[in-house]
Amino acid sequence: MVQKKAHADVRDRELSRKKLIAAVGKLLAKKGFQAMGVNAVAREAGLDKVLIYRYFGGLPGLISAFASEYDFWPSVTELTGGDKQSFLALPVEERLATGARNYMRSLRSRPLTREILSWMFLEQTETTKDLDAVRQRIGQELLDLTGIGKLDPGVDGVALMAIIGAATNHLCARSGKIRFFSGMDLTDDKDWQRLEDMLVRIIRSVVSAGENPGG
Amino acid sequence: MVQKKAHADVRDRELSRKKLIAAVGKLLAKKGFQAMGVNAVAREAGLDKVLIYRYFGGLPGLISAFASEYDFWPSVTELTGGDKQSFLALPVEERLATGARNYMRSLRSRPLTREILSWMFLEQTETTKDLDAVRQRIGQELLDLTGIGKLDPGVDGVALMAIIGAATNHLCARSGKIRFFSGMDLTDDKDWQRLEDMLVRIIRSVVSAGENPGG
DNA sequence: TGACTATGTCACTATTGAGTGACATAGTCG
DNA sequence: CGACTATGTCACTCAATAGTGACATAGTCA
Repeated sequence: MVQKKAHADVRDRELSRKKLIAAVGKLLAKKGFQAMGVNAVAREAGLDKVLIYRYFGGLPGLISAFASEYDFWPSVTELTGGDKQSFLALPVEERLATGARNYMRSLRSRPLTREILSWMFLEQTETTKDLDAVRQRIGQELLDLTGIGKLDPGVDGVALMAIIGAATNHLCARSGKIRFFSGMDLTDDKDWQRLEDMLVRIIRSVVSAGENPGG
Repeated sequence: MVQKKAHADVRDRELSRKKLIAAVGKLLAKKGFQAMGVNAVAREAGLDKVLIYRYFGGLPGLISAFASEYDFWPSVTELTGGDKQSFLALPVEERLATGARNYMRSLRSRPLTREILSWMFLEQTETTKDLDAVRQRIGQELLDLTGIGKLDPGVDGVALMAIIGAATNHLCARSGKIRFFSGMDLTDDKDWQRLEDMLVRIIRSVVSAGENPGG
């Protein structure tokens, strides 16, 4: 007996919309962004692809809807560790370190975000542009909270955090594809701990070296 | 008058092989790895796609041939700055800093390598695996030359260089796709200088902090 | 020159993709 | 119940892809 798409018993626009949006997530998790297409999504949702055009105007619209519903990026709250008061009580370099550490942990726990991240390396579409704008905004918000501007002027805090963020993105994105990177086992939590420790150490060293340039 | 693929006047297997290999590079530069396919490559080469199967066994074989011919990765010589003697005369942290700086510069000057790098984020194929193995080998060779093992045992040099390498890869790979990353303008040489300075500073700070843990 | 093979082209199949128009029916309102 | 619309399915077009078999001819050697 062949598995066949039967006529639906019920007709519910909202339900179908939700099914399609969910299908994007499922497909992303199963096959990555590369397999994304109207045919594949419709198949995954068990619905007809025409609905993608009717309800979302096409695949980009559907993906946008998915993006605005899924919590791709860690929130500022997540990055500060939840308790804003005690976060703000920390010295600047410890705020940066906390943010960096939490960003890495958050990204590690978000496989779909990592998939999107990988995709953004390759293609710049309206969708990835939107997603990236959100990421940039959150990053800016975090940097403002850390008071990075109050660092010693001899320390280029923006460049420092760009490097930290880039490294984290790269390591997390690749962790789904390869095992070893530059001597680190990206499947091993112990090695991730080492990377995390090093991120923190880098921030502390650079900032304190800026404060005491004489050594 | 329609531009049409005419029968070739000469028949030269080696020349055709070279044309096909060159076409891979051209296509990569023009459209990226995503557009890679037998049809596209053959069109670019002005030859028939059958030859790809006959001479290379298929697209992966052709790409391998391309990979082994093109100098994707900076050589160790390039990373050490050419003069091995004076490189080895430097203190360990300066060797690391030099290697990191030269790696960033080399990657910035290799658009095709950046394209491949982006692609490797997304897909793990035999080809990308081969290329990555070479990268890992060169990286290891460089690390051996720097004598990273002779760092203060309190400093996790492998983790440090993994982060530096990851950041460089990410920033260079994305520089072809987006303009701004985390407050840095990836089209502006001045900002690249800031990033380079920060890489060097990170290495110096972390290493010297390891040597003088008391501050 | 004639015969053979390597080289290159063409034509075809089969699959997959995006996108559209026609149709069927569930749900709803009178 | 009858009519209308929203919802969903189907059937198609058009383009592009990977791969293969048949054919044409340039180059070469006897």
